[in-house]
Amino acid sequence: MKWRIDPDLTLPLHQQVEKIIRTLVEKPEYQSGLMFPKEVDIANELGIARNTVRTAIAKLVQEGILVRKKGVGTMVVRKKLLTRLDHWFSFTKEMEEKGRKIINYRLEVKLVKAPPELAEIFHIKPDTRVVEITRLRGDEEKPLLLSISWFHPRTKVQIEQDFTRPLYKVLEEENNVYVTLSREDISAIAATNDLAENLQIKPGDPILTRNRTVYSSDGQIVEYNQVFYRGDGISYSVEIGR
Amino acid sequence: MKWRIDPDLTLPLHQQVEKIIRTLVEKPEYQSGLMFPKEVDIANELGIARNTVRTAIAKLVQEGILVRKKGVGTMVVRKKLLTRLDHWFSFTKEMEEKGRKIINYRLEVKLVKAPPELAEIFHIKPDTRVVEITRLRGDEEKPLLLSISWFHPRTKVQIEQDFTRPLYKVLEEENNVYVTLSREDISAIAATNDLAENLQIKPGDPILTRNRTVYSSDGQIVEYNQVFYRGDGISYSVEIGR
DNA sequence: TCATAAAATATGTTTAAACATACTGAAAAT
DNA sequence: ATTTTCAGTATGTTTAAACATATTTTATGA
Repeated sequence: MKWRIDPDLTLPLHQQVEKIIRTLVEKPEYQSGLMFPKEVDIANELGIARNTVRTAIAKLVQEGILVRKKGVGTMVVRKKLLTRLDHWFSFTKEMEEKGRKIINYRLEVKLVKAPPELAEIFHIKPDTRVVEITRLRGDEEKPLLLSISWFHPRTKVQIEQDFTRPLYKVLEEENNVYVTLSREDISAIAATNDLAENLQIKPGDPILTRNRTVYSSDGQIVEYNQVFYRGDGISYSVEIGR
Repeated sequence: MKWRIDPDLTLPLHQQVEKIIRTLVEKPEYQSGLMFPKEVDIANELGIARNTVRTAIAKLVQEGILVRKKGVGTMVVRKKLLTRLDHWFSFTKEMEEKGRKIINYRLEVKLVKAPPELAEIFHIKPDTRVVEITRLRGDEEKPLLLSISWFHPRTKVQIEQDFTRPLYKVLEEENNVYVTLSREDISAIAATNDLAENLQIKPGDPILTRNRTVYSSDGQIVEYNQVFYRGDGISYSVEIGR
């Protein structure tokens, strides 16, 4: 084979192996059911311990990308199952996949005093200033969602930053924040006057709301996000692994 | 301390440790921020290798129950954050946590011919007979949700089975089906006459619907489930890891 | 031929040990 | 008083090796 590990690199071996496997997995052979190389072989090939390969594989198994069976071997889970995984954080991507053009009807970034409920969620003192982003987005025809985000002061998000790019990329590249987990609360409500006006529907029409708390890799709260979807315009897809 | 491992038990050590930690984690001391025992101590205490303890802890970290920091230690993630983890498959559990008693207003199990849309989802011939379960559930006051499930013929679900128990347990224990992944589609709609009657609301009232396709560990479709939640009565929570 | 037993396979479990690295806090130097 | 240095602490990384167990394949015997 052709992959190698780089002993000089600071990145831990098992993470390098993880990366290698992630690209390997994409190969069509494996997508169509070919048995994945056995861990002993991979270890020998790369000249590292079997155990190290195991930790890498374990991670991928955890993510549902690989499946293993004692005495049999390792297989790649069919790609179909994996679509949309990894996409939950990007509305833009989701819409683009459906072939719809996204229009930002409004994008507002401002510094506001945290209301009590938000302060409680963020574990900060009320009236602490936080960055608030309001987005009204949709397709050519009509607005589809109203989104309001607040960022924890810890993230050091600034109002000058460019929020037209995908949010998680901005956070990673500019703020060194790595988003890993989101906890969400979804419910259906009737549109208030304010919401109805924004989303160009009638008051009382069904609206899908999603309250999302986003956590970084170290378990700390990054963002609190509230979205109101037009009930007719969109359906929200999630994918959950046990 | 007082916990022990049982060397005779067939259960692997690290799984036993995992169990021990799971109960440990519940202790109020740890809920309120006390540092978790260090892995070396746990290993010594139980008389097993540090590595074994590590694999157990790693699992819990993965689940977001523990957080570790190099040079510092291990901490339990605040309980509040954990509610509902792992519970997406059990409505009963979710409600019980809120201290509400669940009432089954209706439970219907019957064999029906698969309508075309379902046949398409299941990749089976239309009119193939499938088991359909209809549930109308709620609390003492009112029905909160109407759920309709269909099971793929492959699962060999029989109408005689006891569906009053948690569904995923029935599938595991009686049908040898291990549910691992679900793909969901959530949207808000206005209640139809039929739905309004069932859920005791007015036609046009907001309803949260969820279409869920449930997959087993080998990636095959197990169940297709449609749920209609009263918009006022409930909010639906999910948790998504990247 | 067919069922059964044995061997080969591949992952799963567990231990032990050495070294790396991030963080904390105390001691030393400025 | 403040910064710098250094030792201590707890987790992170990696290796090596032995044995366990589930599965498949091969060989064996009725």
